[in-house]
Amino acid sequence: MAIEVDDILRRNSLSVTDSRKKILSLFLSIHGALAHGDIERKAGEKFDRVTVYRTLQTFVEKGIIHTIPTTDNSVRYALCKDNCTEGHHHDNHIHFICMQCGSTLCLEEVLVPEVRLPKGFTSSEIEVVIKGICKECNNKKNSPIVETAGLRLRL
Amino acid sequence: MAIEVDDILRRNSLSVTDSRKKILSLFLSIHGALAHGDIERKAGEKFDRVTVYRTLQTFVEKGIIHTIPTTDNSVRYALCKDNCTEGHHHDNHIHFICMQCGSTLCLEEVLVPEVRLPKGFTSSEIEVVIKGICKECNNKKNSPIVETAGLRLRL
DNA sequence: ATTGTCGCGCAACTGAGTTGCAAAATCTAT
DNA sequence: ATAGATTTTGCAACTCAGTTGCGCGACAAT
Repeated sequence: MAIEVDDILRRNSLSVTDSRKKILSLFLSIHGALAHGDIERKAGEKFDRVTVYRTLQTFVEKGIIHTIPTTDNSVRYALCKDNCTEGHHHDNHIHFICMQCGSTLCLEEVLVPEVRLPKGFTSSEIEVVIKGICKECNNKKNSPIVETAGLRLRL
Repeated sequence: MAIEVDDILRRNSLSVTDSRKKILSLFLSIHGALAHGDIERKAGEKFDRVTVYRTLQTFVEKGIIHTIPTTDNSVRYALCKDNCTEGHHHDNHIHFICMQCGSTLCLEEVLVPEVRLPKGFTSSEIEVVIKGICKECNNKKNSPIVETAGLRLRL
């Protein structure tokens, strides 16, 4: 993993530093999106806030990660799947926010639908964010309820 | 107009105050969305920032206006078309942000498209934000350029 | 007139994000 | 491996959006 991280950084002509390695590997290890706060927390209090901000900014510029808009007005970041190897691409997938576990996911397999705009309008970018319950949370909900000695547990 | 404004406020069981009247009539007079800053400016420096925040919050709660998420992480508000008369409704229209004039519009006539989610996911809310060039800006761009005495003007 | 409710404005605060600058780390070429 | 150039980091200080607490004034009901 460490090698992979170094590689990605170098491919994007970025100096290989501790903070960049740490933050990038966080993204690689986590399935989903991260907010600035998450990163600060999970990075283990080791880096300055400013460093995290600047690192994220750099990654966005290089097309390593992309931002996801949310209704509650907080920015989250996620890895650009094909981008780590290539240059910029315009995202054409949708984003999903689970209202139960709070995680934000890129649904890479769901393409942004066609939208027919009124006459005169031209579009260059479409953002689709869906809120709901994710697969895992739905699974939990549907799992059988076990009753033991008065306790009701969900598996 | 003033009467209409009073009416809307009363229908939502809100006291009729200067700030509410002013802010609501701003929304009624403007075709598009407003950010908090816009309102403070256009209201004529007369109201306290806090009052504007609280008024917007109240309007959102009452379903008079709704929020629009933007990629640049700023919240904008727009009138709920049918909501002024009724209660809450779940928006099913898309939002458009013009990258030239910066205005945000509710495209009431464009319905949110169907999206097929992967197995296991359930959705409760879909947000679609499209960036591009709006009708008016496109019209301007296509209008003939007039050259007069060395000046190049777009009509 | 008295009480209660509601909205407003002020002041003070919080928290996210930014900027400037000096020190530290990284890279490059020898 | 090292010196010098370049980049990145961390600190401090700042800005700006948004929030909270509180007292005052307006209005309504009694």
